[in-house]
Amino acid sequence: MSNAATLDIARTIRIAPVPSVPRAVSVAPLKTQCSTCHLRDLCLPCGLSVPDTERLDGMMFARRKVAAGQPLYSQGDKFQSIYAVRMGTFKSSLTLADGREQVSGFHMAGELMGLDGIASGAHASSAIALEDTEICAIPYAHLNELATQSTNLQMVVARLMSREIVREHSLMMLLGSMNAEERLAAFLLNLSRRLKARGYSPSEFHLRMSRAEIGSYLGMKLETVSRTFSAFQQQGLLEVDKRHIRILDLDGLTRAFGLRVQ
Amino acid sequence: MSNAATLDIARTIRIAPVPSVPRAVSVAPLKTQCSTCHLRDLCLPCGLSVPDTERLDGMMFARRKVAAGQPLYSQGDKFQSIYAVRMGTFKSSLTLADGREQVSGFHMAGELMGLDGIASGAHASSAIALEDTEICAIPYAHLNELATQSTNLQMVVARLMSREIVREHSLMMLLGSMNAEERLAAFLLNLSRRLKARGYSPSEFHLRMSRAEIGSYLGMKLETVSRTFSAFQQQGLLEVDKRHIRILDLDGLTRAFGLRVQ
DNA sequence: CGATTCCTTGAGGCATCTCAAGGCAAGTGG
DNA sequence: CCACTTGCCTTGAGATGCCTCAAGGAATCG
Repeated sequence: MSNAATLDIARTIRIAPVPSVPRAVSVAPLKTQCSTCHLRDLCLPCGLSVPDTERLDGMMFARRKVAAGQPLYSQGDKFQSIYAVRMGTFKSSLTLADGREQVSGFHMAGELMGLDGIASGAHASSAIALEDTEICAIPYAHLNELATQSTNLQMVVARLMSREIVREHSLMMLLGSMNAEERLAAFLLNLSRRLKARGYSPSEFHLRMSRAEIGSYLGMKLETVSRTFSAFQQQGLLEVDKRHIRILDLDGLTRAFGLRVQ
Repeated sequence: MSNAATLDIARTIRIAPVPSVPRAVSVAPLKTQCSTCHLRDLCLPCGLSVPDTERLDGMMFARRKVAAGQPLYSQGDKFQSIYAVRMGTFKSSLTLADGREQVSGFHMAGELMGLDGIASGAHASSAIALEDTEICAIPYAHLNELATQSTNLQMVVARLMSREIVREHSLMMLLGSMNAEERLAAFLLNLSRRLKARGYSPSEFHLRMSRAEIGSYLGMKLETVSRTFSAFQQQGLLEVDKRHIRILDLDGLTRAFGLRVQ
């Protein structure tokens, strides 16, 4: 496939080959069926009919545990599967040749990872567990076969990829035109919403990522993240104790976020 | 479709409904076949077999002209087609409720636009012609039908979407961890590479976008873009005359870009 | 020819970064 | 159990890169 039409600047931005670390991944014998999974309304089968979901069951996705700090896949690894988070939190990140890291996302239960690998057949980013986690591996070739049988499945996958594009749009907006307070507010509100969707408290939660990781994601230094947390606390918007966050004033936070709520 | 699992923060970041401007789009009667298109190796059919490409011919994509400054589609418009640039250059951009704009990409011949609309059925960004342009409209529903008949076509579309994700990754890298000179150098090198792929000079070209648009794309103010151009010129890397650019020292520019070439 | 748009350049300000020091909690080894 | 290390976070002080504001030039257009 000629790459002439590529839209990306990935080949302009040289990406460092990340040394492959031995995987601390258990070879779990467990398999999972989508139709009985408690995440089915958040995950791949979301929007699929019952028969289509049952068709997915045929794949019996392999489950794997990934220990905190370990990579699920690394930048440059051969792309074979996409992954759904079953439990825990991941970060995905890119590394430049000179070692600069950019966290490009945080992923929680029901969310898919690895879609960036389809383009070139190699993962364009690394996925690293921020706590002890469990994932479903979804072999891409196999998924494609199934998709030939079901237009709906095809469309669901397309929609998920498109959603990833939209998600990155928002992050670009954030990185391109917001100040530190707006960025952190956007981050917290987004986290809150996703936790709520998973049945957790939207107003009180534990951050799985360090200040440095938040900073990288939001395009600011860890000290600035820390100062901004302190500022929010002084403004009475949050209670912060290390990684434990309590949102006290959601409206205020939304205002700090800087966008008129239409 | 429940949106609970959505990865994006688009719904945290409220997007301004852009007022729909009357389209200055000619209702061209022209139709185009992929198999005879001079862009076929850059565009959708890239990587497809001859029979698959001929299958695309069945769609007879409608061609349309879009005049400079006019939108091809606007944020919030109903999503029905994706678009391939046939001629000219587009920018795509997002607008926040408070009016801040973020340019999220520039698109030239053979590149696809509108993939972000698949997720929600509405375009998540606007596409605006930077000069007089011509596009192929690719009705998405129709494309999906064809894809059920051809696994290859399915995979090509998936690959194009994935590539868009990767492209945005790089932009995030850029916005998150590069300084002004690195950003502009990355931008110019990327442009150069894409022009070269289209048979144009990689070292001398005319920018279709304003300093403000470049600035928005790169997350900096137009004055900073201008100053950085001047700095590059003083360093002997470029010759700049308004929008006419000549790259004098590609290696130097690559170094300014800040990344060891592996 | 004036109006407009776009670009360049300067001067000063400020948000964020850099560098540095110290606190706290958890882990480790004696 | 304590001393020490380590990782992570907070806070301060000073530096700086980019932004803001402002003025003026060049090209385009009606």
